[in-house]
Amino acid sequence: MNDSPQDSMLSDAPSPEKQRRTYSIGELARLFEVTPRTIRFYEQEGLLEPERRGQTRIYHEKDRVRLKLTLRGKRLGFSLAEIREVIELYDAMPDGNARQLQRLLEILAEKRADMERQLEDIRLMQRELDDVEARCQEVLDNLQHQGSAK
Amino acid sequence: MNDSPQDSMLSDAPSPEKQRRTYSIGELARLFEVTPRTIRFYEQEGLLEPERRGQTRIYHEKDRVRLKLTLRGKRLGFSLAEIREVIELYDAMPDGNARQLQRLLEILAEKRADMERQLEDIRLMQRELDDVEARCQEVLDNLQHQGSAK
DNA sequence: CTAGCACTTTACGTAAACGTCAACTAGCTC
DNA sequence: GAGCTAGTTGACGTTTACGTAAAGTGCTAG
Repeated sequence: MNDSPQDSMLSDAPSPEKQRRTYSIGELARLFEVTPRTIRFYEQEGLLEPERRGQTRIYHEKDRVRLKLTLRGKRLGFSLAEIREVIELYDAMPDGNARQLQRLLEILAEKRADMERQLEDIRLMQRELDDVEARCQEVLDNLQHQGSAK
Repeated sequence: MNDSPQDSMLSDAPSPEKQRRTYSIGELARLFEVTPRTIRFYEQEGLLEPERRGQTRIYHEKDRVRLKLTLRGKRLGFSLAEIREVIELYDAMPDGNARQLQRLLEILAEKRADMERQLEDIRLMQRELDDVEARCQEVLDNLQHQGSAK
């Protein structure tokens, strides 16, 4: 149940003529198993900036990657606001002044620390699960013995 | 910034006279850096069942451990309802029938799968962070060179 | 031409997880 | 016994992340 479309990096690859594929809002929604409503909401929150052909939105690879990162960030417990901050700073990178870049590095360090904490939490939680499962099996085994002994 | 008080397992240790320490709601709140309101809310949601001395709540080790697990679960993105379900089933374990135990094992397997997915997400996110940081440093270095070359 | 579908905006609704405030009570302590 | 501190209940407010319903636009097939 991971993200289906795989590739990485917020940036556009340097290859001259990449897949110039575009997506409608419905396609994108199906791809990531979210509703169109969700995608529009993310745009409203500044996480996506799709092209407009007249009235309708047109999504490119960049938008798809952003959406993927957004959803992953969400699964990791980041708020949309946090995710937006990173994306905004990243977008401002090429002409970003040193102060902004420094800020971005700070945020990245924070996120990194979050990840470490989560890893530790997961390890601890896995141990709890091991323990509970062991006790559970134990009780089940006892029930088995009783059933067959009687 | 992990949980301060360390020990594990939902169960009471078999040692006859453990630390019979109790906590007021305020103490517990400070220990875990949450508000009393939060603790009362968790009780209302069936996650804690402190003793009552007249009007006031008295928390034992069991409650502290539950609170710790609850907070850890939260950090991992579980809802209070999910956490409660596990706790309830766990509490019903000793006299639990086989069906309930089976159900608990199922839930544990689910949680385990969640953990695996999260680990994968974290690995991917860490790679993204590595990449963004690298690009960031690159740009910073270029700024340095320009500054010194000019 | 119109029916149907995908898309659009606007606006109000909702669930989870608390925060905040008001109005108590109970135990010190000076 | 007045004041302080910590605890209590109850009720309403708030934020986040969407869901849902209403009313309209635009294209395509029959």
